[in-house]
Amino acid sequence: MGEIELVLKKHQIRPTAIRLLMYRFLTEKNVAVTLNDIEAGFDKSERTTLYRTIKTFEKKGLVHQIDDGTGVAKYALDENTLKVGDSQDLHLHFHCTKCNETTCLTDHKIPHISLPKGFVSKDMNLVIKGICDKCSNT
Amino acid sequence: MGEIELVLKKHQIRPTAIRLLMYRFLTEKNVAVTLNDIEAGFDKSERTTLYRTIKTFEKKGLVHQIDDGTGVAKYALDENTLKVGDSQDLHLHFHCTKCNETTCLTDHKIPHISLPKGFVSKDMNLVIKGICDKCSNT
DNA sequence: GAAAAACATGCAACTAAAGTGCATAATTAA
DNA sequence: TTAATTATGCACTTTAGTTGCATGTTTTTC
Ligand SMILES: [Mn+2]
Ligand SMILES: [Mn+2]
Ligand SMILES: [Zn+2]
Ligand SMILES: [Zn+2]
Repeated sequence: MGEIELVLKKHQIRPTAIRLLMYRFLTEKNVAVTLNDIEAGFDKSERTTLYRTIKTFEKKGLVHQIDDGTGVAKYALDENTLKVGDSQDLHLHFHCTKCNETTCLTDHKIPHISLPKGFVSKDMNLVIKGICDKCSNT
Repeated sequence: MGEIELVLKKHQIRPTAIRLLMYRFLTEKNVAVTLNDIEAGFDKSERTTLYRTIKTFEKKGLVHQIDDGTGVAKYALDENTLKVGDSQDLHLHFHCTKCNETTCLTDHKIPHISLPKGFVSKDMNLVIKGICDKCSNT
């Protein structure tokens, strides 16, 4: 049994063909991908199935959705897909306005923010927009 | 000439009837509003015109768009609509997952974030999700 | 003040992404 | 092996955002 298969099983995801392929696809990318990216990465592809697959991954804690402000949802593998349970990273995301790529800066956690009285924080999303390393080194 | 009329003119926006109404509508709200909210706030309303109006306001630096992760754009008046010129606030936004309201926390600026080498920051968006003061005091 | 130019509005139509319903296929449980 | 569950494929719907174009209104020019 392959390693990917084990990862999926650990997350209670039945390792079907498409799921194995999508997981591999995600590991090969080091930036967040849209559903369109995923769709383009497969010859034989059924949009709905890919959609439901990535949503399954999300629900089971294998990937996290990123809203970088472009209006289309992006997805990236969680940092530690080997460990189960949400280890809520709350790292920040960088969106390059030149190449349109969005990167997980997993080493950069969102700093603590003090809120006005009565406000209770449950989750955070910090997106920094600018020029990425690849695009600035040209 | 009314005060609102002057504010619009200062921002190089021709003070038409709808624009005056929308500006007043925005000042009366203390939370960010969607285009649907705006539309619902007017008896006689043409969605496209309201859309173009809010976009004009945005372009002219009267309102800023907020992406709180719900998938629908929200808008709120800039802090100092009396001053012209983008005084890029970069304050944080709070989205209440209970009442779905999004609030500008204009006093809470986004802290400085250090980025990896090569990454250049141009803009930031920090949204905190949780329970707002109104919803937690019940 | 009349004509021309610029800008605003209303209506229809389009786009893109997200999501649902349902039939069929495949897998797992009984 | 049968029944139950889950996955997949296809069509279709929903919603937000956006554009094209004709008409209305305001501003500029002469
Ligand atoms: Mn990430
Ligand atoms: Mn704001
Ligand atoms: Zn880039
Ligand atoms: Zn609330």
